Amino acid sequence: MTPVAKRKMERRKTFNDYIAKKQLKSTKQRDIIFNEFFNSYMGRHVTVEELYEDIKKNNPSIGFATVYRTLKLFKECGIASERNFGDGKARYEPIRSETEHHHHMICTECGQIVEFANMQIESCLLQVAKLNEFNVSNHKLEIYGICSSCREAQR
Amino acid sequence: MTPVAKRKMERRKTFNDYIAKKQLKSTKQRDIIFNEFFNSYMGRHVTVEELYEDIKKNNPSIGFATVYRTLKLFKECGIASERNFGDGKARYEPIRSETEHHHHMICTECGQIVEFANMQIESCLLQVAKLNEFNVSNHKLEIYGICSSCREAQR
DNA sequence: TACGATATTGATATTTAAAATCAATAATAA
DNA sequence: TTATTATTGATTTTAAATATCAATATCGTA
Repeated sequence: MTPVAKRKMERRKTFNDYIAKKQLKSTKQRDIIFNEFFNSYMGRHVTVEELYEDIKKNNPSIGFATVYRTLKLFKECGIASERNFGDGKARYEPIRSETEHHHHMICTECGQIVEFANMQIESCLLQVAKLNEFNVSNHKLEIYGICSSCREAQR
Repeated sequence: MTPVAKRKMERRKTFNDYIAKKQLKSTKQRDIIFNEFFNSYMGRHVTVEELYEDIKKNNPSIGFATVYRTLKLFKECGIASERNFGDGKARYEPIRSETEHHHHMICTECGQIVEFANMQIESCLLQVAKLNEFNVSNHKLEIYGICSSCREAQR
């Protein structure tokens, strides 16, 4: 089994386990949203509105509130993360691996988002937390600036 | 002159220069808000609402919109920064020094905010940006977790 | 399989922070 | 002092997040 396929199964299991633990129910809608989100939005950062519009194409009867609530569920059980890049809209992103924590570099001109990971930053960060006796549950790093193509365009 | 007093003057100058450059006007209200914000909220993270309520005590005639707009002005001219810790409310914080970039560690239990600065993280970060040909204008790092006293309390 | 308890759904309403509007007023330059 | 232009404060508008609720779907159990 490829690592991607394995991860896919794990994600599904995490979700199913969470549903069982919290005594929730599995529904057609949750499956549809799960599949669309994790098949089409790997490595992307989608707003509730965008995902809703996308899903509506093939499933016109699905409501906005359901998409909204399901994305929150994904976040709660740890298979998606919520991001906020300062435009007032929450964005959701599938978590690809449990270990690799990545961050974002956002071009304030064109909105392009570049992801990056950096082991050194991660370890500095944990060290800082340890010093302050914090138990880290999450962290986010965002760099805002102008990308090279926007710099070109400005000239 | 103490470094703090010096910084105070610089901040005022930056603000005055910005007003001149943009052909804005200096007003009583802006002065009141400036003084309250930079005298009472050093090292803190205040919401518009909080600052408004505070200022109203001595200046009942000042409007919310003015406080809101003035904090945006401070941000625009680079003497304050806007933060968002995920509770849906923007917070403003006086910038203490132009060089020292600090970050935040937020306890998700009690809301306590610990500030920290780390040179190593800063330099890693610039390196990453350089690699991707990004011109950095700003960056933020937030660590979410549980502080030691909340951990104690849980037991 | 049918039943009953309980969670979910989708439409809609409510809440909230951010931003826009605008007439009255204040600041500035000539 | 006057004319011009920006600001103020009250209010409204916008838009995202969240809450509400009747109808419906899920699921364990008989």
